[in-house]
Amino acid sequence: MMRFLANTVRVSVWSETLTDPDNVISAPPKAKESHNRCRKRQDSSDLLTNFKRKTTKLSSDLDFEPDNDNAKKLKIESEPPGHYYCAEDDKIYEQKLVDYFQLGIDLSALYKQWSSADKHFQLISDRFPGIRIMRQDPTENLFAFICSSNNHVSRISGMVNKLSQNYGTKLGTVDGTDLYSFPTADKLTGSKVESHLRELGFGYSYKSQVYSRNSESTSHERPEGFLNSLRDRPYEECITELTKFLGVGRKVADCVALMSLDKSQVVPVDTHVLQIAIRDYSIPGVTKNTRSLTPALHDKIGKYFIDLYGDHAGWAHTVLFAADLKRFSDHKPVSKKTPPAPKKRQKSAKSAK
DNA sequence: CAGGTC
DNA sequence: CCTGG
Repeated sequence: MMRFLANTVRVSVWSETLTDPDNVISAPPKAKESHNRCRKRQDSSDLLTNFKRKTTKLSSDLDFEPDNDNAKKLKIESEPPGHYYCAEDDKIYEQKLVDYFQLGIDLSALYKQWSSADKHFQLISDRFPGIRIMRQDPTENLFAFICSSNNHVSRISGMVNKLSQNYGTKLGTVDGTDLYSFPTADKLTGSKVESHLRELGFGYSYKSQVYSRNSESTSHERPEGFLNSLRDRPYEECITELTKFLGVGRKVADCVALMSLDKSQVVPVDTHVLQIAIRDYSIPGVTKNTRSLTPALHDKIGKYFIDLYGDHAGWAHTVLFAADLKRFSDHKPVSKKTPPAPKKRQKSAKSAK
């Protein structure tokens, strides 16, 4: 959940927002071209400013009237060739942000609902407001989550970045950092990929293979846009299809279903969630002595939270999850302006596995 | 050994 | 079973 936030907000919003077939944006003009900025291009710092402006504006609007229908209908399409984001595109731009951050979902109403259903949620919710599931690209999310098993956040981020830098498309440069899109599956096909990934530190006999094999099967054995089409299919079918990929089990499939396939009720159960369940909830059969997370237990815990929270249970679960991360252990209510924490470097919480 | 998938 | 800390 949280683990891809920094990277995905930057990269996904960008890649969805602009197309740069001629790499125009990667060479930002130093001189301000105040004229003509909408015709052909806009330099990347302008884009970033716009992005920040929009994001700020949108996030201050979090309590606006929900408009679920509208948000559902929004489509993410790439800009037509030769077309670049400009001021006149504000509406389109905003729609994409609304879609990506799912601003059609009235989060504060959900928080109220979850709070009245669950005392423990009520206790922590004040300190963790505004946590929402982003609507991430299914392919990117799936491949990124495959990295997540047996891994901690910093390494996962590293792998995702390497994938993007080596096989993605350059989107622009911000503050001296080059940004790349996450590669589409077809970019990762070919005989050299596996050994190259090995060199990049993706692990030896297994994981590199997983990548190249999955890329092959995604781009050759499945219809175009297959993963995206799962958004319109029921949950069970999503899980069936996702677990056909190498290295994808129930947990990764659940995460992709929740964060990319609009299955907002799904509660991905990992040991972390198990610990939360043991410590803060009383579920029959889930105690301190619980050893392994059997499929049956998996179901039981997932269903417990769905019963508790309703059709956006997965969203609520993310709040619990975030509240439990060590890196937020010093988190204070946002209402009271607490001075910045004395922490030096964020030692990536290894919890998210 | 802890976390995941096979 | 496989993987990295």
